[in-house]
Amino acid sequence: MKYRIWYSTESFADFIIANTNLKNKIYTKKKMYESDANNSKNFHTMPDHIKKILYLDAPDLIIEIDHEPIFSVEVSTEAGTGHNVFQRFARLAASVENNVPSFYIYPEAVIITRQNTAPRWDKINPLVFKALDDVMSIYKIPSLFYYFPTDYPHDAVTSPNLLKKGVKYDQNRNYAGSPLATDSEMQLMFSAMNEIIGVVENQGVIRGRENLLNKRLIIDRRTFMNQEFIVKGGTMNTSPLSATLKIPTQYLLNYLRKHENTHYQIGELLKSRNETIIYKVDAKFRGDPYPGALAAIDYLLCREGKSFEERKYNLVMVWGNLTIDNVNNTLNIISTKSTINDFISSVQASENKNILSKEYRLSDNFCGTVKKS
DNA sequence: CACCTGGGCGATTCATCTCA
DNA sequence: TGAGATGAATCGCCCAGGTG
Repeated sequence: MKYRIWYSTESFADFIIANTNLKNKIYTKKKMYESDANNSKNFHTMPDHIKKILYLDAPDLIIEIDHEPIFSVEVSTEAGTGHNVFQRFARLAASVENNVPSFYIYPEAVIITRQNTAPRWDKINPLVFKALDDVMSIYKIPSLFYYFPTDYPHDAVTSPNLLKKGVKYDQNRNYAGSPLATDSEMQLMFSAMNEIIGVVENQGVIRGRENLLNKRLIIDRRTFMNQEFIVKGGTMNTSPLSATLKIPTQYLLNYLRKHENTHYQIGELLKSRNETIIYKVDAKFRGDPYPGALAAIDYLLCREGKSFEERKYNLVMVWGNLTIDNVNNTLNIISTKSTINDFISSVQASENKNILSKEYRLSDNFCGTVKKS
């Protein structure tokens, strides 16, 4: 069996290989081209089954066996307060939505030093554990969380790794930026990765993946994650759910009505659900961290099936200051920071990245295609 | 005043342009 | 045609300020 390891950062790929059974396998490493937007020249060379995982966002690592992905890995050392821990959530979800198990490595807490205050730990928002569990419930595919090693709960001010914000990195220079391999969390993660490798080798990738949630090692991890949600005081009222509202869909339809005419009718799917979840942000229009939080809200509140059509509630994102008008049964949205035009201009700008819109012709010597000048 | 929320930016990378 | 300059998109991460 041949393994292929797609990476964004080669040192992290080497780190995972060296610490798992991958080191004993026949494998090749390849650089991952992450999107049409960031690398339009090379993205089309990515195999289709990898593109499917990249459709929302690119993970740090994808491992495949005979051209079939077996797991993906995402790693971050950011302070996971508020909605930050959900920034990478779309990547984990995109992987699982394609039946590919995903791993998330994230610190339990990171030391942040603010103006006029002593350094202190910014702790993870435990709601991420509930969101991952909901993803697992829907897809029956593991999406496992492991703590990036830190000094936590050591006192922040005297933390041995205070200069690194309390985060513990591997000492080996070849694995620069990777987590400390000897840490117990990382050891557990390597075991889970080895378990997946063993199962798919014995049962085949397709059947193997479906049986992974029944494996003791993975059941135990899922239990741990559920416990962390409770132990750390997780509720269904914290960020980003605190920025959501549930409204009668009729309010939304009344608001949108002014845009309906003979040429445009609001779709039946939107109308078919009685209630709508609104995620409201009053920020400048941009990516991070909102798309990840939006994906998490989908799983935490709306989804009841594998496709986005299978939602109990509509999921709508509002850019701007939203108020509910209970007199006229509609919405009021006022924004000074961003408007729908920001979205439209972003879409227009990406037209430049569309390789189909560019003119190509065969080069004179027929060695390939070149852009017409 | 501890905790939580959520709006923000700089560094990096890569494609494309410009000029010799 | 190639090298350096330029501009833009993305990634990775930041922590001020509000709240109870």
